[in-house]
Amino acid sequence: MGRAPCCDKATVKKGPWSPEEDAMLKNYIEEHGTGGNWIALPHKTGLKRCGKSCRLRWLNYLRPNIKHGDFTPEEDSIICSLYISIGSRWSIIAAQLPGRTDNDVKNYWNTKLKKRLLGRRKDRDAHHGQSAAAAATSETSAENMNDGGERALSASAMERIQLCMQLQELQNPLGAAHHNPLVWPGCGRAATLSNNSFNSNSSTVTVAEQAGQSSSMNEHLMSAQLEGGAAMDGGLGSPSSAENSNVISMEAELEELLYGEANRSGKAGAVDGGVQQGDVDWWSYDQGKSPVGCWDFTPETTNAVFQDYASVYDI
DNA sequence: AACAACAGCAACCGCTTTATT
DNA sequence: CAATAAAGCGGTTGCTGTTGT
Repeated sequence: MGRAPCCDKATVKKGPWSPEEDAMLKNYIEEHGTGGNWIALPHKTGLKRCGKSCRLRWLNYLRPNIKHGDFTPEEDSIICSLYISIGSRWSIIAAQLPGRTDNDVKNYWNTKLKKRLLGRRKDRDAHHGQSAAAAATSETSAENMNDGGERALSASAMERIQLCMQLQELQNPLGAAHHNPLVWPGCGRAATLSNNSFNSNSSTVTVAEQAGQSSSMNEHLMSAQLEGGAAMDGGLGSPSSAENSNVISMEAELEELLYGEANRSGKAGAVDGGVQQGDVDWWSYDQGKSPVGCWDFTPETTNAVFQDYASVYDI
């Protein structure tokens, strides 16, 4: 059965909003609220707009305390880290950034951050043959998955893999990305892949609930990290200091990718300083809780985890 | 100065999820 | 429990301003 359109497209106005329309919508909502029914709102306000359009305009532009542009290094870091950890769940990412909308974050990522990160990789590959070769190997392995006729990785998943491999390269040119828990959300369950317990639907609910219930930003971020495939299993014990430093150093690498080598020492201001460790150490370890269940991920399980990854991200 | 290419952003589209009947 | 409606969300499009040639 088809679904009835939300509005009469023939009579509904489309395109950019005029200041008059903005004022009508803003005044009405400030006076009466949304009434819990966006579809009916255009009739109440006299706007010749689709209810969805009204909702979007309000949420992304007219709502009080909306911030536009001028993303801070701290916000950059949070966006990148969360993207790597949980993918393109813009509403969740935006929820960690007061005043930012999912649309804003999404646009910012697509137009700036992604290019800044992946662009640097290309630059570096162009200058460092070895690194480029390593990158090519990494990418080829992913492409081979496609050629294998199984399932193609989504662009989002590929970007995340690329970014994590990029970080991995910086950290350990000879190392393998399969040791990176951020790349493989399911690696915490690598030993029980057959169960494939990491379900994207349920996990969405989980993180949404956690984000809604957590009282602090750190908790929100930690929840996101947990959702991203970290240790839900519990009882995994505290990480070693080496593991801890490994993850922490990745923060530094991310900063380097974002702001360049010259600012790497200044990164201390961005993460160690501007955003305190306690603010963003959700992708590090938190008070003895291990968000990463398996750092001992072996190459033998790469393919299985690839499939796990694919299933997680609905590829 | 004119044009093309590019970047940034607002808005739309359509699918999924949630709530209601 | 099923059907339906509405809200939420992410991907994509298209317009506008900027930069390069």
